[in-house]
Amino acid sequence: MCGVRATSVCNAIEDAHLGRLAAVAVTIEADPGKAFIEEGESADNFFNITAGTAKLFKLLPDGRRQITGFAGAGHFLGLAVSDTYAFSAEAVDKVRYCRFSRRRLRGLLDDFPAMEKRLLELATNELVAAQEQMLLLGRKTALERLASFLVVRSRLGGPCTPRRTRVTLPMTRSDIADYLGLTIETVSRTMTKLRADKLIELPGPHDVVLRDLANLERIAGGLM
Amino acid sequence: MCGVRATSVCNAIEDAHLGRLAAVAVTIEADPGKAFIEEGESADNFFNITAGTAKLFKLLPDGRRQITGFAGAGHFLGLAVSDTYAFSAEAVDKVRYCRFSRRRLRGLLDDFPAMEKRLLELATNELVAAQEQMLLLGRKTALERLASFLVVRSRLGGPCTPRRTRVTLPMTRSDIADYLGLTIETVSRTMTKLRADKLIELPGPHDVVLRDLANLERIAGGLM
DNA sequence: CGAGCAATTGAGACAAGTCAAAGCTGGTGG
DNA sequence: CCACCAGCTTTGACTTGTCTCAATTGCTCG
Repeated sequence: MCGVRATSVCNAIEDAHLGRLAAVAVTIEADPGKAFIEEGESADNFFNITAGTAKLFKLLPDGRRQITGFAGAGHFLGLAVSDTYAFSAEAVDKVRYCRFSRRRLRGLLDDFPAMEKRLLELATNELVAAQEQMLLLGRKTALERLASFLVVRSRLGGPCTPRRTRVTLPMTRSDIADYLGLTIETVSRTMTKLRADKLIELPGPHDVVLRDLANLERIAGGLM
Repeated sequence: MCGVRATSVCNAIEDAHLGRLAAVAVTIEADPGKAFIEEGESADNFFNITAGTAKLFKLLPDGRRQITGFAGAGHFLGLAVSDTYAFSAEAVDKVRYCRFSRRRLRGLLDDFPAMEKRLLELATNELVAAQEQMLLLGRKTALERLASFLVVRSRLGGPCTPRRTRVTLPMTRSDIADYLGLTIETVSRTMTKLRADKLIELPGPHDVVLRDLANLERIAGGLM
């Protein structure tokens, strides 16, 4: 039950009705930096990431940015109650995704309640992650935020897969900062501190080796 | 379409199948301070608030608390993917709520896909609110956070009802602080500043009169 | 090899936190 | 009926974690 396909929207119907899904889906590639959802625009499409990583974010008028999440393979974007998107999305690295017409998807949902069920499950998952992120943003220190981020990254691919001690961060320091509610400089300094404390190694800006996962998890949980 | 019943879980089935829902629901009253969901405990029940206000929160081991939301009449609690709750809930004032067995609700959902649809809509709404709160916690100043809080409170009861210029805050300063990622003292000082700037009046600690909603909204949106 | 961007490091500033002391207020019992 | 207590809120003085501004280093790719 673990792995990318288990968390995919398509999963619930792919098995039974692959054909009808394929008929309304368009596969698209987006290069790094390419924006494919703009906050406030008409929410006509659903998206399902199949490769790469996208960042989801909201902006304030003066340019302050909060990244609300990173969406990897299997992630699903575009749930919206109102008829406009509540956030923007941009490719971090090379991203491949399926695009569905929202109108047509509605028809599919009526025919296949199982897919509705799956969507609810996904939304619930997102909600739990969002609450965890609120705890991080509202109450954790810079050190705890970065440790949390690295620990979560080490568990990508589901709670069942073994944790990776080598983590790849496709995003920039600026993205990490905007995700953790910090500045670039604080992210950089905190990375350096974690390295000085022998908790991680930094072979390059986009690679982190977690040398002491147990202590990183302690810090992430708020036990300095 | 606006009002409490429109955002209630029950709504989708009440009209058609009120009987079966009532059969599995238990109505309960909780006094202020009473905890009725504990993070980490077995998620056996769903809850639907029908009166009063509850606070939902997560704790760190050292006692730091993040309130992830306030749930008023019509709100729905207990969505969980895993079999344990991801947050705790406690009554702010006198709360009345319906409790459903999760196991039995599952049966209802299978029979009434419309209810599943309604739940997805609710979860999506929550998700949008959660993203907005992440922006607040990660990127807004104390003044912007409090202004945002007051503006949202003035719109309780849905986007369709006229905004109230008199807002009642059933929760304490400590609750507001833990919701906005601030301290009690900062909340208090910021309230005082808003009053000094003639944006609000404070007849009592639990009542606020919004004297200049337009400017409060400007501040809330990040335009200091 | 150098231009351009990302990341790191440093020094000083400031928003919000901490610690401490009054004020207020609502409920209770003498 | 009112004084007192306990808890909440406000205000004040000081500290600090993180931000801002600025300079330097390192990497990637024409």
